[in-house]
Amino acid sequence: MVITPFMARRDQGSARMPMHLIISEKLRKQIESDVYAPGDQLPSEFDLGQLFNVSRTTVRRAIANLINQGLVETQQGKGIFVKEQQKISFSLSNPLTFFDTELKRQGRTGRIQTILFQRFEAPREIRNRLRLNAEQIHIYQQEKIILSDDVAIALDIAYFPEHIAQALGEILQVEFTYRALEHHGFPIESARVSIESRPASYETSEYLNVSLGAPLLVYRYLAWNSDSVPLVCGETISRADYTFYSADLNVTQMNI
Amino acid sequence: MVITPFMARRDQGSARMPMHLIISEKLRKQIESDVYAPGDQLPSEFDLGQLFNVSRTTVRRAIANLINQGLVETQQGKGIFVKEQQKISFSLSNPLTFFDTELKRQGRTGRIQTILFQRFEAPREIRNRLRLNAEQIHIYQQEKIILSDDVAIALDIAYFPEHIAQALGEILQVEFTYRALEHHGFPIESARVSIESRPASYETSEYLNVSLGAPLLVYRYLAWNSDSVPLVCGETISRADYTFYSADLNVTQMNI
DNA sequence: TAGTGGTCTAGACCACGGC
DNA sequence: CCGTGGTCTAGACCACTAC
Repeated sequence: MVITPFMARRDQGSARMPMHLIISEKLRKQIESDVYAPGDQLPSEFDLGQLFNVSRTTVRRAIANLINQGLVETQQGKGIFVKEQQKISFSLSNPLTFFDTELKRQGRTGRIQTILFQRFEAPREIRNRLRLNAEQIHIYQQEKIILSDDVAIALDIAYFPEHIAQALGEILQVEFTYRALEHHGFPIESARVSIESRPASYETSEYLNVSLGAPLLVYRYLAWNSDSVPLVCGETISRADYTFYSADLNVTQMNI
Repeated sequence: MVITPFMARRDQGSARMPMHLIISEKLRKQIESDVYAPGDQLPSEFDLGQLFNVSRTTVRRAIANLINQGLVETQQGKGIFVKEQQKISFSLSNPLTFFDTELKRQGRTGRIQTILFQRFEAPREIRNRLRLNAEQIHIYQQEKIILSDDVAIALDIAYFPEHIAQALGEILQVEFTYRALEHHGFPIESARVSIESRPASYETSEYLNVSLGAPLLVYRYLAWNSDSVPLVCGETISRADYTFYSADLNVTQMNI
């Protein structure tokens, strides 16, 4: 039987429903009720077109809906597959997250891969965040990819005052940021952090191997030592389909 | 001059770049360099097709890229417009977020609109989270929309043990959850929370008026009183283009 | 009525994976 | 080689907005 938009209207209140949505919703329900389990292959675009009596363009629109919802992924030449869902948790309660420790605790390997480490003139915004004085005109920027079980799950962009980057040197190339600071003479006393979500830009989507616009978690940080001297600021941009952050809050402590 | 995929290849290393990406990247750069300011209207799909010498389908694909990146929004019959960017912050340091207080502090109005309040048999997962005993078989579920300046920015789904929901009654219909508990005999002592990001499902996208797959922030919570009795659990699902969470961390305090 | 975006078709060619 | 998804075209009709 052919499903018409009119029939869909009966299903979903008075709003008219386009075919691509009818199809993606039908497939979504089948995925969520395990008709298609994680890892399973969906029928090909051609077969789905036959099944729902629509053109391939419309099928592709429906599949795009599912990709945007993070439910399936496509592999050229192979097919459409239901995604596995399992997120890695990072704790805010530590209070500073040692990414590698958390990964190991959850039975995964952790590794970083530096893709950029350069000295350059600090732009105004970074100068303010790191409270640089008039003589400190240069900073070091480091960009690194964080891999868990050899999958790129996050991209970290960090900015260090010149004297700190020079003191740590090579260590930053292989160590996670907080751990490198803690263990080499720059203990962290406090930090101001925020968490937001941003859709992947083209550049980020290439690094993390996700589709354009896929949800990413952004953990922004600014860390100080006990003399309130800023040690580092930056952001960790992680794949939202692989990561989340958790915390224990307590009313008796007024600051986290 | 016509832009060919080959020219794009020169621009972007050796990777071949499809026209829809070339177009969306070009527009993205123009948006980010304020050629098109927030609120501005982009050329129509027809004009963009002429401009880049491609079919309307390809233009639409490029626009879809920009929508997925949260950069523009479309209005049927009117045009394509650059989105305004300004996020509302919610603090984790309070340690419990009073949404209305935070909104007011940032010069916005806050209001809730209950869309569901029902008693029903607790499913296993909720039973475990709220640590219900054998006699407590029913719970109350509340779903409400949080509006800021009359825009729906979040959807909150909360589960209360029966005695608490009955004690609070009507208050929950108009008050924010934490505030209702605090001010009516159920002070919160601690909470376990997590933050993740999920793409909008069809249902959620309708409530929050976002496109299918748009990034959402999910704040999951479980709160206890001083006797470690669970008072409420649930999740606040907010539009990632409107909201973020922040916190101050301190090393001397071992728990947040 | 004219112009805009939203949906959909039928068909073409390409790139990749596996046989 | 065939089957898969990726890109792109030219054109149709509809729904909404503004004048």
